[in-house]
Amino acid sequence: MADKATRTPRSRPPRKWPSMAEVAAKAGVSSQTVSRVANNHDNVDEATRARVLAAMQELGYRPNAAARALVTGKFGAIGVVSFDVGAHGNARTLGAIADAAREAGFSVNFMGIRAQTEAAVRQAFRHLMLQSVDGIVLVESQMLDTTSLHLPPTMPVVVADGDTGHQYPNVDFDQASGTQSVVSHLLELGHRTVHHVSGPRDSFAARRRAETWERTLVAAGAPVRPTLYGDWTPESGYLAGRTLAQMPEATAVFAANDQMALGVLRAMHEAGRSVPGEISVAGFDDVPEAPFFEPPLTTVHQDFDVVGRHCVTLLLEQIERRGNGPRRLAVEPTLVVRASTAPPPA
Amino acid sequence: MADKATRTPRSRPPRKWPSMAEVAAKAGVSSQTVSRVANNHDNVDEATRARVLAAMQELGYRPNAAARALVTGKFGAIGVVSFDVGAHGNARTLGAIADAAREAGFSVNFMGIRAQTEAAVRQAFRHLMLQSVDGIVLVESQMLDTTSLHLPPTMPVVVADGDTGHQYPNVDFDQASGTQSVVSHLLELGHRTVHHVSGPRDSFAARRRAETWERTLVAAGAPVRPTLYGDWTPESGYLAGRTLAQMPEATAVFAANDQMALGVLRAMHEAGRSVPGEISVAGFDDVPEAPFFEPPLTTVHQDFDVVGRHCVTLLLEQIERRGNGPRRLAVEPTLVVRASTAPPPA
DNA sequence: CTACGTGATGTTTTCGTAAACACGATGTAG
DNA sequence: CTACATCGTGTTTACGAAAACATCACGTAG
Repeated sequence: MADKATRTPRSRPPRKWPSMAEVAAKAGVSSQTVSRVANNHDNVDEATRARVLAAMQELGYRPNAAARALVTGKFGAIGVVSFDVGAHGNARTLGAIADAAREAGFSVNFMGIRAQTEAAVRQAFRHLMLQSVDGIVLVESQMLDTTSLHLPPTMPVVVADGDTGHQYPNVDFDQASGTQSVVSHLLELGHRTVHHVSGPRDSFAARRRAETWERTLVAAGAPVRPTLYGDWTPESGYLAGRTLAQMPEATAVFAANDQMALGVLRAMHEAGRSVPGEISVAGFDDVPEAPFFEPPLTTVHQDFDVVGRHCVTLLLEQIERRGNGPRRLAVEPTLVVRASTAPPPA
Repeated sequence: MADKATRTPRSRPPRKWPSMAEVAAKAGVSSQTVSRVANNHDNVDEATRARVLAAMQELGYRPNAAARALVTGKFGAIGVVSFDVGAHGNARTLGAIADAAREAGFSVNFMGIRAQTEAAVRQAFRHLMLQSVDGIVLVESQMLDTTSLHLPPTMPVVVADGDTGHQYPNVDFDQASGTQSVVSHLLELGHRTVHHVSGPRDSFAARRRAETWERTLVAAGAPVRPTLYGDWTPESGYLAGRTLAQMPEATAVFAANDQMALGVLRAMHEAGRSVPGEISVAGFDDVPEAPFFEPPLTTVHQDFDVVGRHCVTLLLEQIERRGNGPRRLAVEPTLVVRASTAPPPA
């Protein structure tokens, strides 16, 4: 590592911002008074405050976050560990978290992880703790073993859209409810059963959707066909779709997300099986593109903004030690019926 | 604001991490030696280093980033200001920036802006400077007036995918080259001209694409039809598509991004105009879904990962004051021909 | 044998801020 | 008219780490 090499030789003088002391000198007050003005304390004379503000303005003073954090022990930052921001849902969740955090006066320290491995998650956590955050939100990260993260018990954590087999507060969509609504919708249209293209086996959300799909079929007395597995990508949906296209008895498919549903649609087009005439296809997520697929996709709408904001709310509750709120929050998704589902062919 | 109220009453003792002094005491050395071990300096005896490391391990020592930043003047963090992470390209760029930053030992302070206004950008900058970062990457943020940002001249900035009318280093796709390749492709297929569905007028990338579209047509002696404006969303593309569907002479459409192209496709399907039989449609971006559209979309592939990494490279060059690298970096996009484009009907 | 370099370590100082505490001036209640 | 709160402000100190400087033990060249 060139770690030391890049750190040692540099000199600091060129970049220097005015400190409280300099502002204080210019305004003819003590630095403590400047501090009081900076933090909006009310026990400062209006005239004095004005003088200080003027001095700040003139010198272009900016409070030094490091010094403040050092003395207060708070950083005004939350960490977000997220898997694959390329995925629409994760990106939207991150955006919502960032918005909510900013409104609460917190900044967001983002850390993406490529591989869904425990080592990657742990490394991300370590990094965040080095960077010093007041709390951490974990987005769609299946933690294989929470205890091995070696988090200090005092670090507030909220888990979004992930495993619930842990001690931390959790925010997630009600996967069961959403899944049940699509599967029931298809059954009610008259389909004898519904095939499922699942997300990867190590995804908590994918497992929940697959479980609920099966349970709903069983409850309705419908036969359960073998699950096809994808990895959330359109490609994997396409491959599953090619398999399904060769099964004449398949009349309804529930894909675990919209991207895979798109792949299924493509496979059906290529195989000449009309959707929804011969076979119905439904997705999950309701990405912005879904209404414009061919045909427009029936899917389950998820409001990622709500999830993101809830995450911040729960996290701030922990940070500010008013740990009264609910530990688990389930956001209700809603079925959106479009043109890709219809009764089976007679 | 409950600002003061939430800050005043809290006591700090409960959450406390071991400091260097405690580690030093346990290891029987001075805190300076602990510092040397923590920073991997080489002038420490192996036995001593081992003792210190053991003590660190035992106490669960974590360096305090605030204290370090205070004394070094560096924060080990870069800020990213980005517009709408819901958009695929921005999200991907952010992800790449985060990866590259982490590899370089930097963390990423993310700040999303909702409104593409100068005030929003300025506020984001102010916030970031408060949070103290070593440099800033601005992603797809059209700064109306750079000078008004009141950035200290010493703050390193890199602009990605945005306006170039400013003093900062810039990383972007070669919009002209990409656009020219699609438009030429369509003309070479025999289309008399190409219609354009542009992105919003205040987007730099959209303007560049529109300009190049027009220039390419003019250079080829093709007539220039009025531009239709969208806002990057599939909806806006759909609306433009409905207009185009009613123009029998329109045989080729170039949409400024894939989402709008999808909207155009949808409009064509609804109007019963076959793609590419009667009308060809091309996009820009090559989102992962594009190969699975109906029909698979001809588009321009952009490698956002490369852009993100370049951003970090250029930024670190500035931060480390080796300002030798290129000030403008253009990443070459590549035309991807799929099934949505074909020669015009005879 | 001494002077001096070198490597390992300790001591002191500094960074910018906010809390704790101190202080004088003014107001007010008994 | 004194005792005592209150308000505005200054002084001191602590936060944790790292740089600058100091020290000490050794080894070696002159």
